[in-house]
Amino acid sequence: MKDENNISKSVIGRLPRYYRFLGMLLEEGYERISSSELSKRMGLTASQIRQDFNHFGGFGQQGYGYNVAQLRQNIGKIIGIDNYYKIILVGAGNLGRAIAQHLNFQKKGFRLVGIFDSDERLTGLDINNLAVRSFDDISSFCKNIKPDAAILCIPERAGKSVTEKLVSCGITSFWNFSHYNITDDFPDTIVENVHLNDSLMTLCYNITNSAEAKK
Amino acid sequence: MKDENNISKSVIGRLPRYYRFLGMLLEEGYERISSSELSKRMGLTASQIRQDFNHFGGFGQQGYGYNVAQLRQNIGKIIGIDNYYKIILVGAGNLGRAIAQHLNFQKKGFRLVGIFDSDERLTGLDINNLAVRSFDDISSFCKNIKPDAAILCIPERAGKSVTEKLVSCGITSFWNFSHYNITDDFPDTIVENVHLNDSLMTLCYNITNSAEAKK
DNA sequence: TAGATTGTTAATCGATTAACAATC
DNA sequence: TAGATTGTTAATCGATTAACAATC
Repeated sequence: MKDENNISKSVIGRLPRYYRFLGMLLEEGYERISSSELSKRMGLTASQIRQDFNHFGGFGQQGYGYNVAQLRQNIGKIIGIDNYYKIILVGAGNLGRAIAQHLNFQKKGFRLVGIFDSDERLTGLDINNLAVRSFDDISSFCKNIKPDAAILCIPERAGKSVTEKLVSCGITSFWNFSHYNITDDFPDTIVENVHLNDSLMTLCYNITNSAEAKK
Repeated sequence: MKDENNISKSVIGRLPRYYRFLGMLLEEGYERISSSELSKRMGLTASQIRQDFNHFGGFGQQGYGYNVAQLRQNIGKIIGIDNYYKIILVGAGNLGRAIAQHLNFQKKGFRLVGIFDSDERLTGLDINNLAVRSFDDISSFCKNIKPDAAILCIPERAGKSVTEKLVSCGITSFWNFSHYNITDDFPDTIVENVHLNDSLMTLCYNITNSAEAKK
């Protein structure tokens, strides 16, 4: 890799999409692709694609383009897709359960190894071949299994205490579906937020203001 | 409003968060707040906050700051939170069901008015007091109810045909959880994408590369 | 070799931050 | 009036796009 660790969020945010498109190209039988062909498919500029890839070193060949399989593998490696980080789900409500069942963790770099909820009525419930455990058992579980990350599908008010517990158990990375701002209290954690509410409200804004524009 | 319709995505993306924080401040009993106080709470610069608000016109008062209730109401109006757009869910799998049950549509500018699935075995199933309908009934439903938007919780391969049907029924706005790129085929639609897979892979990248950095 | 296409430098564009005059 | 804080202009920063020499 070229620059040590100062890849911008914009570039990082495009990596999964590159990885996905390259997978599709591979399935379609493409062996090579040029930045300009890829740019048309993805709706980016060829220039941006070349800039992006070059953050990680030259994957292409002048006059030829990029080898699809090789490029995909490289990006997969950069993402760390084969590391299968151990992740647990905390909060087995509607959303948590759906996330556990819907996502193909294997293909996204993770392995779902445990599900926890503080509601004892859920204890033992089977979700995708994992039994829901009591949150009281989190410490001993973590001592044995040493998960890398946790999915937080809990109410905002539970955010701080739950995260505190998880951090004390050695978990440092979070996929956060709550509005609780983890890094405010735990600045050394790695956090990826999913704010569904904000996303829905953004749609609302766009509907409102496209209608206004038409008037 | 100042500029007609060229508010940047960055600004729009912050509106729901402003709205949420102002709601919290209101509950805490704040009557007024300055851009600098708000900036500390939200982790932004005071400058950015003032710039953002000024895109929509002056909501503040020199020497005083912003009236919390009033500012919140203004932003709510800009978003169109009181329009209660009629939205339907298409695809009542794990994720769709969770979305329907988890989200407080009322508070985000929408009203969930129907749930559809092409799997006839789900027809009649009650989700949050709405019975799942067959997708075959979509046309007649839309003629009567005239929904504004649809939540797409369907597999990518179904994306095009389902969207085509919905667009032909007069639906122009989409909250899209699939990887299908709606605007490629329907450039005049309003689309807000939620790409959970990409988000999870971004977390994977960050874990991988923070670990690298420590080495 | 000639043609194609990358890797990389330079130019542009847009968003964020800083500064300060206007004004409550 | 004096102090505070906005609204707004100017400066900076970063990301995207354009251009082109390097090279396969």
